[in-house]
Amino acid sequence: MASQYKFPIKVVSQMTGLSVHVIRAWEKRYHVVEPDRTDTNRRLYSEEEIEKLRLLNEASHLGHNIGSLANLSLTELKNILSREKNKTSENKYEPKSINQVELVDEILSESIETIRVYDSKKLESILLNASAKLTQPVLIEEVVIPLVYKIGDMWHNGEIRVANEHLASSVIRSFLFNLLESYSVNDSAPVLVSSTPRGQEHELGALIAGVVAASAGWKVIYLGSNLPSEEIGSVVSYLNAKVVALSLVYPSDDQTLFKELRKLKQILPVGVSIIAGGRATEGYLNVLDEIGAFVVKNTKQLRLELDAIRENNYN
Amino acid sequence: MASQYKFPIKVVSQMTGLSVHVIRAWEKRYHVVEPDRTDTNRRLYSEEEIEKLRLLNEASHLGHNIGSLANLSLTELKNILSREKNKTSENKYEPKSINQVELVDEILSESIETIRVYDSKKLESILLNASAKLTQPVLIEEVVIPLVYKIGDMWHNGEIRVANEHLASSVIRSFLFNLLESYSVNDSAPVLVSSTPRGQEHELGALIAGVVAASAGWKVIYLGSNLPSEEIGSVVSYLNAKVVALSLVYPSDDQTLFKELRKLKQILPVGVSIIAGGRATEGYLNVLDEIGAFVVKNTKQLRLELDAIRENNYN
DNA sequence: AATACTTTGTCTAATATTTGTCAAGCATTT
DNA sequence: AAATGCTTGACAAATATTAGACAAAGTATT
Repeated sequence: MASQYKFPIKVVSQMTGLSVHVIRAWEKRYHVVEPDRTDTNRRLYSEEEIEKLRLLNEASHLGHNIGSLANLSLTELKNILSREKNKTSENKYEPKSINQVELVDEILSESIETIRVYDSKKLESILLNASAKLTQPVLIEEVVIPLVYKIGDMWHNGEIRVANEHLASSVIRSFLFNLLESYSVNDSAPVLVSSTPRGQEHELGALIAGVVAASAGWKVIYLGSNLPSEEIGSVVSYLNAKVVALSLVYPSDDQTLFKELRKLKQILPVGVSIIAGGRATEGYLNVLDEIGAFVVKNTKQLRLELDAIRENNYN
Repeated sequence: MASQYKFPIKVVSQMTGLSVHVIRAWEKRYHVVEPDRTDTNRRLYSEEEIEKLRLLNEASHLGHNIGSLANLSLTELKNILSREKNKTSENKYEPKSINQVELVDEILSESIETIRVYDSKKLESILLNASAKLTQPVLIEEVVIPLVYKIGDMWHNGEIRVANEHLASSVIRSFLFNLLESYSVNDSAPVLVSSTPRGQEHELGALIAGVVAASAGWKVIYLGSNLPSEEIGSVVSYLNAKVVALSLVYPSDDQTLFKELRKLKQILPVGVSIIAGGRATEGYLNVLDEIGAFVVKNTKQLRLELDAIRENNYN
């Protein structure tokens, strides 16, 4: 039933994340795959070959050397990879090269220009392009978060209109959601519920937290914004989640949120951690402390907190 | 009853984003489509042929060789495209039914079950699969809209929780947004601004309108929900838009919306049409009539209205 | 610890194929 | 008369092909 359509090298490059040069080099040197050819000698890859290339890329990123992986079968490759995945992700902080700093600046200023002229498609492609060129921590911490802040500031200062902000938020939200859904999870992964408590409308923070958690190997349930505590509690119990991630952005002095947070603590099963982040956390430090929530200032802290919680849960 | 009207090449060019030269070249070289001709040898394209051209454009942008795509069927094309988006092939959903009516029923009930257990990935894959198997009007009118209504009803009746509804809305919103962005249009295509007026929080209707408009060859600017009239007006002027599409869902008796709509009419340049749709339009029929808005009850009416407006604008 | 060897990603040059674009000349529509 | 559409043929830009070169990083040997 599967159509026998085969894919050209450019598409394979995009699907696997390998450059066309590398794909050809691997073929020449190790015969990792031997794609069919058209009558005019163009390469045509089957889905199986693409899958193999994707796995090889993943494996080589994990430190294996290509030469020895080259003639393994698909299933052998999968076995090796699933073994590695269960290890807790070691976060290696990659120093940003000069080159990357420039790249990030360019991405940011280009994004702003694009938002000004309401070109959502271009903004999307800028972000997609960025996610291909940058590592995930850099993408989130140096591009997405600064962009969101910048848009918020410009909106406050009247440098852009509400309409610009709305359009940009839609695109970024969709981009982050797609990113979140693109992580594949292990069935044994611990569950994290990400949301915004009642009264908090800005959902991008919760999405960012979700993406970070997913990349750290958590199974993320994203519930959007403005969710009452009973709802969060219900989902946590139903799915036996270990962590609730809350994003607080605006307002930072909502009296009902105090109640809401206390109620959440009351409802949650013991042993479930609460992690809070976002611009407005400062306004609620007392309550957050009272309910034993971890307050994180950036995604690196979030990541560390998640790793720590996971460690504890396995002992 | 699908409109049997066939389109001349220039309109097809706008709707697909392909230049007329390319359309003719593809026909000559690869016989991608063989449109009917008038008595005087002018090309006339059917909706299906336009859809094929649109998909071919998308695929070729992704790096596929147009030559090798040429003689694939519509469904094969959709499969190839959805495969590239559906990178993780893990919990890929495969429907059992072949019959279309059964298929739609199955999709709906499967979706509801999936929402109940908070499996957003599976819901996404169900929707992606549906978009590959169904034509766009059927997908929207028979799957997406009924699903949204059903979720709303179940929420009101207490059959599902707010959390279920939130999760489902996030997924559907993202799905529709991606669908919307997948349409590419010619620069000469007329512009439509889609949004929800101030006080209206539900954005799915505006997204659906956007998707329908995009498929009818409009360049769609999607601005999300809850947007003041001045903002809408500003964007319309800036981009020289021809139509504003508004979705009204809840509440249906908001006094401030009356003012808001009148203000919108005042601000908009003459010649700009307003089209309104959604559950709550009934509550505002008087004002909508007063400001000369077209009220549409379903996506088919929306499409007809858009075609009519486009026709008029060319005279 | 210095040296040489191996592995591997990146790049170039020369060639071939694919594909978008355009012009010329004529026909039809408005 | 102006705009739109048709066909044919030509051209150039983009993309793919090969072989080979090179440098950075890792490994082994002395």
